[in-house]
Amino acid sequence: MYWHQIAINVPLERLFTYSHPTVLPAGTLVVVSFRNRRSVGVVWAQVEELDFDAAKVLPVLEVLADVPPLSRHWREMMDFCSRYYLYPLGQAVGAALPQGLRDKEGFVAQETKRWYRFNEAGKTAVKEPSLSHHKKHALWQALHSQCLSLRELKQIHPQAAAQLAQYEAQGYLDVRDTPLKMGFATEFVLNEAQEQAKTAIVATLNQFQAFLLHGITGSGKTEVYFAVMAQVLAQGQQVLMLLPEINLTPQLLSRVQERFYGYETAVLHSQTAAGVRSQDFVRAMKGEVSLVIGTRLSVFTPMPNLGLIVVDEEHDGSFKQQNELRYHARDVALWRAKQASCPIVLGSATPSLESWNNAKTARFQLLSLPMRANSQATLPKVHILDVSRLPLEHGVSEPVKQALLKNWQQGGMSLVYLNRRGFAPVLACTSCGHTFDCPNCSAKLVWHQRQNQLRCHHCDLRQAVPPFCSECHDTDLKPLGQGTQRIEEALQEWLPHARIVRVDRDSTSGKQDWHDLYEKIQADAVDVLVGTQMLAKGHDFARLNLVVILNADGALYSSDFRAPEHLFSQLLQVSGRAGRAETAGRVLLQTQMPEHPVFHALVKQDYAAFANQELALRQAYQFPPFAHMLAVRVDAPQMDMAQNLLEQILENIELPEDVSAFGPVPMLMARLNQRERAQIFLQAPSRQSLHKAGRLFQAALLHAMPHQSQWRFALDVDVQDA
DNA sequence: AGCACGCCGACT
DNA sequence: GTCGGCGTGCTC
Repeated sequence: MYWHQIAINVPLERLFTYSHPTVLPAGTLVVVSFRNRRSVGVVWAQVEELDFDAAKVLPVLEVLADVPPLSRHWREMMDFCSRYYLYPLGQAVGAALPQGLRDKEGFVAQETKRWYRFNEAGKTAVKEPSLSHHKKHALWQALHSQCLSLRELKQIHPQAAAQLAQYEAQGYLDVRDTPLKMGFATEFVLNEAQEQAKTAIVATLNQFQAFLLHGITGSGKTEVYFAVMAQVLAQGQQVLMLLPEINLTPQLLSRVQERFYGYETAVLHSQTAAGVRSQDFVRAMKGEVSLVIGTRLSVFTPMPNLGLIVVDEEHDGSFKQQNELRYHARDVALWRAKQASCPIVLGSATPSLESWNNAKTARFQLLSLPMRANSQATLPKVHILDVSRLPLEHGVSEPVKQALLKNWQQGGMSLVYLNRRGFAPVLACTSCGHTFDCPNCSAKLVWHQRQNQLRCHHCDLRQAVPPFCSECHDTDLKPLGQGTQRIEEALQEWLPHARIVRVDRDSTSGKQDWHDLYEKIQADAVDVLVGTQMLAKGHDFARLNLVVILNADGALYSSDFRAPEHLFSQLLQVSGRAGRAETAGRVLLQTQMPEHPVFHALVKQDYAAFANQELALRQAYQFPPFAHMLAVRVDAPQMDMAQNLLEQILENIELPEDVSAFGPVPMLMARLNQRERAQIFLQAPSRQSLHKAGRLFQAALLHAMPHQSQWRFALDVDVQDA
């Protein structure tokens, strides 16, 4: 009997020991009995000695023989994630494995892939099926022209498997275990900047180097990725491409499949069926898949022959997981590239300030695509509209109303963009525009409707809402940016004959809704689009020539130090929606703070100017990337309980000297699922100190809260929304 | 996380 | 006398 330490998906830091008559290699997936329940675990190590009663050791119930052991590289990655994100190893492994492997032990290995086409006998003997059986006919045709895999053939005809078996039995098929076709569609001709970027990356193949590919919207970043990917694939290596959730469009996927036809591709995202995901995971692990494309989760796909990682839109928030293992796929990808000794390309029009700083300090190599690939296309003209002295109706000023009306009359298409990101309700005087600052911090006070209080989310100052404005003594105080829900109705009233469509989570939840909307826009059946972030990305609408941005200011009152960064990114992207191809677009931004540097940089469409200035601020306040940050969160039925617990722990532990703590403060979304949440931010110049502090908190929280109590806690390393 | 063990209040 | 509340502790 041999002892094996096994990682099991339970919220405990320890591994558990099980016995097996033969030695199981580390990485083997097994089924064990834990607490009288069957659960899947991963063998982590073998041990010679036990530190507890040998009689308690249970046997491994089953070895999942269909799945090869997870490699040492993969296990090292999970060890890193567990340590770095302060999350139990077994649970980290649970979060990284596809559902089908994690809890269903009913994983069925797919038979090794084969490719089919008619041989000479088949071509002559099989008669052309009647055209009325159009699927059967299409299959027949496909077998004539190309060598396709079962998966591809099933897409043509769902019953392909049965038909193939018949043909094969008759000896009409040419079956092979490698695809016949391997290659790339016609090379795209790169412009000079693209070519330079490609050359720089290709020069570092087979060694670790991080690149930041900074390319303005429409500058053709994708073509650079593709050119490098082609080289790596041609070397017989694997490529991992990470995309934000919204960017996993069928358009991009079909582009990839067209470009790299013949290379096995696995597409992994939240909508991929669990079974398929497990199959792809295993196929990638065996090296049967050359290209893995997917959302953050796919960063955990084992790839024995990894030669390149691409992270597109690297600034995107969806790369950070916000529950369970709170990993950042971009950062894990960087670690992975280092481990695999391969280049990694991070691409964005508005890089995260972390990456921008890494480029400035030469940790990353900066590659720029400064021009739009289509040189005809001109940048949008951005106008800042000062509304601090103008009356607003449903948040809209008269000049904006006029601009929309005029554009509609001239047959243009408009986009009304409502920024909700980082939005916090701020009370403002309706007559003079005065807002309330925190006397202790540089933040605005946030209005809490339920308690009728003004609170600082930074230092937790609380005060009753004053009866009148301290500047002009007017009593009409209203929250900024409220009432935006009714904007569609208001617009319809002002433009009674215009065709107005609202796009948000409620109106456009399903895939089908998106598709319908897209068709409608293509068919010129929309005059005004009203919507939020969802509209910032995605496709170009040729007729769209006016973008109106309404409540950009809300984000600037946010206590989140990243709010300006996100705002700028959003604004730059949404203004890029205006005027593509030959027509220059116009952007009209309504603000009470026309002097704000974010808006100045936007007018110049100058990311670098914005980023450098924002980095200087971050440095002055010692915010990331100049310090590291971690959030300790506690939720409880009542806010006081959560805050008191954190307060108590903070008083009782001794933090390393260079760690500063802020809070406890209520979270921005303080109430969630009828529980109230508070958090403490820990901040330190060194990762080591921060992790030490995090572990201290973790231990204290585990000790302080009786397990079955009403408290929960979570640690969030490199927290995104402060 | 779950699930058992265990020690105190109101019930057929 | 017991049924069952959920505080405490353990899981190979």
